Amino acid sequence: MPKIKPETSLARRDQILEAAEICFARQGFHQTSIRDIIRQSELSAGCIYGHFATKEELIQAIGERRHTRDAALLASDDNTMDPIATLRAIAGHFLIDLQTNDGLRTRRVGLQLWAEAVRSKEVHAQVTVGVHAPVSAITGLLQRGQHLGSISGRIDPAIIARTIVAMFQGFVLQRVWGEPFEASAALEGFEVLLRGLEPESGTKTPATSR
Amino acid sequence: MPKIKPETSLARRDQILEAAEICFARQGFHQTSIRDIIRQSELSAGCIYGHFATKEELIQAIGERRHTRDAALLASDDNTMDPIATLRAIAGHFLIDLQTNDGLRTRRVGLQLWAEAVRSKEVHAQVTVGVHAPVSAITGLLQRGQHLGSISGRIDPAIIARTIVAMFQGFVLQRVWGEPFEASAALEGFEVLLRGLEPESGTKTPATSR
Amino acid sequence: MPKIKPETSLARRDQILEAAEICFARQGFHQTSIRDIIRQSELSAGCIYGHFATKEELIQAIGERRHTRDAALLASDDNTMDPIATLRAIAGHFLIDLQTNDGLRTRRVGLQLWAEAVRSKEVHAQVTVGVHAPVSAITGLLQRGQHLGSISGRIDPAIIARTIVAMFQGFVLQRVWGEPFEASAALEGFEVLLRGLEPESGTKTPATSR
Amino acid sequence: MPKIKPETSLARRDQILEAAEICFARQGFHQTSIRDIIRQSELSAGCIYGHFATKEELIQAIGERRHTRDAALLASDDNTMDPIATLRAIAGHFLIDLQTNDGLRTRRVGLQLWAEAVRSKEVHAQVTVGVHAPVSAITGLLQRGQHLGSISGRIDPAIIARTIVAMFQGFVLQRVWGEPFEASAALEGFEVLLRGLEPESGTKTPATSR
DNA sequence: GATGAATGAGCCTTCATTCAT
DNA sequence: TATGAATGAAGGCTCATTCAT
Repeated sequence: MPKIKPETSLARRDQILEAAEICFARQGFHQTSIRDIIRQSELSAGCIYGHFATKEELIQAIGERRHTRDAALLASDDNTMDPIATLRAIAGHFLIDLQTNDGLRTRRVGLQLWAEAVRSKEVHAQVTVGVHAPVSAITGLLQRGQHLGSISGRIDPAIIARTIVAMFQGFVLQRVWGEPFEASAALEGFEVLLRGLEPESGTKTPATSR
Repeated sequence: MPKIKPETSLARRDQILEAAEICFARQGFHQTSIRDIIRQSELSAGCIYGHFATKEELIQAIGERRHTRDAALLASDDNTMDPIATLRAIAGHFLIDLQTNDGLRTRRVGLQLWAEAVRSKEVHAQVTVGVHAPVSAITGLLQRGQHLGSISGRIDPAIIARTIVAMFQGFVLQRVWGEPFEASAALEGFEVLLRGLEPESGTKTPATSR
Repeated sequence: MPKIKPETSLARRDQILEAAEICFARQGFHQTSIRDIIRQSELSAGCIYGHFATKEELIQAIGERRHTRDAALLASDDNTMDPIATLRAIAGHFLIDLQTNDGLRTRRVGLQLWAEAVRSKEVHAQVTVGVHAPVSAITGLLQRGQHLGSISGRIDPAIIARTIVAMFQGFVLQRVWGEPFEASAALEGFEVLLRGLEPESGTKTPATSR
Repeated sequence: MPKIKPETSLARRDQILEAAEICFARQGFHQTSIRDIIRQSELSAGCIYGHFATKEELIQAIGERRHTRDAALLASDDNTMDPIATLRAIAGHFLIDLQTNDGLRTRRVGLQLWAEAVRSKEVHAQVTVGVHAPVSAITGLLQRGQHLGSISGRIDPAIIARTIVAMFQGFVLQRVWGEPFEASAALEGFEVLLRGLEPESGTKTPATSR
């Protein structure tokens, strides 16, 4: 509950969140003190507490910021393209974003949120949404692929969607740790999974059989 | 420099680590106070600090504990089995372990370590080892599979190994968050990836081509 | 790096130092806890640590305070007076100050600093300055006395200056312990030493100006 | 109250005190932990506490040790020598002792006791005795000197005795701090004071006047 | 007697948060 | 609204002391 009217100064809020994100990415939530954020934002304690009631609220606001970014990445699906191609496109955008400084920083904070989800109900809810959104988007794509016959009818779309999300979560982890795992390599790995989704060789028209 | 001779009472060290792990799994490292661990272990501050110089050292000891567990899981490979079967076996053991309370607790702490790796050089080193060990084990299996002709010669074993590890890291995350993602479902996802590794249909004897 | 701008509220700094000095005089540095100082100053821990980074720094600040007092005492020398008279004046001021509650308290803390000098390089440096300042001031007076012929040319001014300082350090000790050694008695003792400085009886020449 | 019969093992007590003195000389009482003494003595906590009930008691035992040393130094007076010569002898012994490592160490601890006297009634009593003993010894010598006519009858022996003690206390301080103040210089300073004690030139038989 | 692991009160210090200006 | 000095609960850690072996 900010003590200040929200519309008054979204810019100020953003300035604070930007500073907070930088600090959180560097040191994690609990090793970042409000003073660190004060220093980074070049604002005062009172000012920050005018916009965010507690540190916890600041963490949650950071979590919400992430949704925006992720939603944008998923928006590549225009429902007219080939589902597999769409998957490839989403994966590509995601991995390219992960190469940028900004994207990496966001994921770094994301990892902190992942860990925090164990403790905080609110953050847990955010993380849950952060998983469900891509899972259902991908589930939809896979189902469409099955209908079109470009994806094997044998697989369970929901399960594979979760599997794909899991895979990319792992990519994020390794990237955040600075492991030598480039976007191209990750895509190569993803391709293998896609290959596993292909319809059975003998059945040329799988969609019809269903 | 422990105040207490290192050989004395490994049992006490374990008692402390056990208590610490319970607390860390529940609240994360930085939200767990030494007093929490004191309460959980039913020991005193002085006793704990006789065995571990700092809280940081306690965190690192927890990290090393994990290695033992993980090493045991990877030990399923006896070099005589079919590589694919071995991969399935390892995956199975891993996912079964993840169903147990103990295994889940360990992974919960593992997630804290993953987040901590961003901040602490020592923890980062541990996490790195924790990734490299399975990656190289799996890389070896895949290479053997390629030689035997049961795995496509086209894939890069190192990359696929990383991809597999990434996938299971994601499984861990979702499981730790309490997502409805059962072992059987995860295995199903893994099978799809395995299918993607199969040799090309036309080429019946891929190993010869190498 | 004070958390609080250095120029802000020197009064607050003084309030803290005043409280600290009272506590230190009563119990010594290491038997005085920060809580004691908090109670005495009627401030909070955070406030104190906003002005002094550590307890050690507080001790050093107390040490510097002493210099001011001592420098004022030495300032009695206006270079025109008879050196011996000046010495008497300085001694008198010093001993009178030692009779006041304030002066006694300062010397009590001074004794703590003397003991601390063995351990702390910084305090040692302060104490060293605290000795050298009066030693060189007195050395100068003695040299002037020798030039004027009121002091024997046989004595080594530097050595006698140190001896005089030693004597007054001893006076401080005894006074601080509550020994029955009044200012007048101390002055009497000092007079004996001064008498020992007189030029040799036979040599009337240098003293003729007197 | 040692839990162990005192006669059983004075050697053990001494071993502990020796270690304690080394530590105290180095770091002062309150910066020396029992663990430091344990390490230095190569004994165990239980053993030390078998011989000394508290750390405080250890400090007091150290204080008593000093008396022995000081008493030995004062014992130079055999009542037959010339008082002035005796004073010179005592001063000489004292200053020579202060040049030895052992003597310096003892004085270093002595300084800690001087500071401690402000806080502890028991230590204060010890220090008081430590002042009174030489003061009365010297007072006696001075009186004898006055009787013999080698010392001015005008001076108050008690006051001068205190003054002499003060002077040497100051010498100790400067020596303990590592000031460049050699024994010979200190003796030179002392000689000036002695000169101040000489009977008035005109009055050849001052003792009779009293 | 000696050992040394265990105890727990207490220490110094930090930091989220408040509030007068 | 913004500032930043002040608050005080809580945190990590130490250390004098005890006691079962």
